[in-house]
Amino acid sequence: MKSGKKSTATKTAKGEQTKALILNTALEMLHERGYQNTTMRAIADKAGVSLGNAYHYFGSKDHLIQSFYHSTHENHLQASLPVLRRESSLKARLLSVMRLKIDTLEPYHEFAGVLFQTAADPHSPLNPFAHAAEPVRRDSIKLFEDLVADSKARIPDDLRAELPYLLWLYHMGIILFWIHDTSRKRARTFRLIDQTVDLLDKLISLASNPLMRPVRKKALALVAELRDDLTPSSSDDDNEAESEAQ
Amino acid sequence: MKSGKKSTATKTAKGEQTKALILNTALEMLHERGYQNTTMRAIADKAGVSLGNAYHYFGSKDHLIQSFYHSTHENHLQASLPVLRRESSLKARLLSVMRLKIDTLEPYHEFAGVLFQTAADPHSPLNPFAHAAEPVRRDSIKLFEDLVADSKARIPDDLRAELPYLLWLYHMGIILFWIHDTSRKRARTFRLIDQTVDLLDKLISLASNPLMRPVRKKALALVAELRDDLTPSSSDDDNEAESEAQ
DNA sequence: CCCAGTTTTTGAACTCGTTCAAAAAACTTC
DNA sequence: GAAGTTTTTTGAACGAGTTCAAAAACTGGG
Repeated sequence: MKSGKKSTATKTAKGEQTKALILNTALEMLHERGYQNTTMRAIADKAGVSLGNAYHYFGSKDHLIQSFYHSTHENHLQASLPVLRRESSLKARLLSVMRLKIDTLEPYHEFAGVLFQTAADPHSPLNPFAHAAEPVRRDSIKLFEDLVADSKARIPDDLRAELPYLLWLYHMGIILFWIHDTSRKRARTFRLIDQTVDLLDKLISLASNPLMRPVRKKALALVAELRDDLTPSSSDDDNEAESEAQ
Repeated sequence: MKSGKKSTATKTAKGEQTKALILNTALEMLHERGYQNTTMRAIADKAGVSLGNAYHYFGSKDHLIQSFYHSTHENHLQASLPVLRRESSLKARLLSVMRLKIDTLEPYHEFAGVLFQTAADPHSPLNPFAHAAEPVRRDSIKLFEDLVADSKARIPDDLRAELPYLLWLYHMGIILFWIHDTSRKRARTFRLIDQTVDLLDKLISLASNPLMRPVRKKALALVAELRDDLTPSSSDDDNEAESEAQ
């Protein structure tokens, strides 16, 4: 279930082509048959390459899945841009962006659970806190930076600086809820979004109150420290994934 | 990786004995060799039974692992009781209980990541929100109920009612951090506990302020709803784990 | 004590992720 | 265009979780 090597870079046009073929086949199968039935063998078969060849380009099934992150984020981003251009209040922006996120992920609800399952392992390249996912995570947080940046709202600088990260965490929490949500049309998730966005908006106002400054400072210092701990900025992960294996 | 059937009930004294033997062997090996190296085959070998026999009593490796929850919770509870008897302030109680939790889990840090990995899957019997884990979760929350109940602190009833659940969630978050914590002696986790407990204490005071009543009410109503959604109270889980398989 | 029914136990098989040595194809350099 | 090197591709194997039919052990009633 774990991986040793990362996706091998292609050195040839032919290689590039094969890699893309495998990737597309995989994404297609994931969408059509879910995670369990999308075996590496099935992907290789359908793509018309050998099993070993798939592993040549993608060091593990996890690596193959990682492209899913990128793909859905890209979709979400494209869907969000018009909203960010149109809306100006933080609350309206956040509400729309969150709803669009769920819309984007909906086709993959079936296997999202498994995705987040492997994502919870600190050694997994899919872990959103780990190095391997850094580019995607960075992109993902960037969206919330944009969301906060252009919004007209009186927010203290210290809070404004951490807010994108906090909102990103919040959005991860919503996704976690969504995974467990079996209600029709994810009504509960959307309701949760409505409620929490309203609450967050109120809380941000509250936290912006000068009287709250000491508590806010303390809380933000903690958040900043946590963020640094959880998301180290360089090198040595992913290559030594096997601390206890073998 | 997933399971179909649950642990089979034993019908005989002999069966009971065999089941216990397998379980103890498994726990021992988990402690000594970590998760990866504790294969079902290795357990069966060491216990002197056949592989199929192990599967007769434990429908899957996950089921076998579930006993881990119970075991460590029991240890944590025993370690916490004296503290709850001794300390009276909410802050001191929470601080001690959280530190003891980490102490209790420490021997299993190596494989805790994998544990929480499978736990994140909504279909996994290890998922702390799922039915299968209900007894253990209930016990676990009960500890926080005791923690809150006897503490001398002026807390509004509505908040007091939800606080145990909120603290349980908080404690899950700390564990998640701890899993990712690679600092020496988990210094960062302990530091995080110190800081967050302090912060929580302040926040509880703040939230208890009459001025906060409207926001508090709204937030607590949300929490109550979430709790009900995430932790349904009966029936139909665990038996239909394979929504997409085959 | 024997027999039918249950429960326990076995062992072989299957699937799937992963690895690896070696063959095939592509590319470089002279 | 031939020799050598690198990249791509293959196919067979291994390890681990899981399943299952059937053998073995056990049980209670006649």
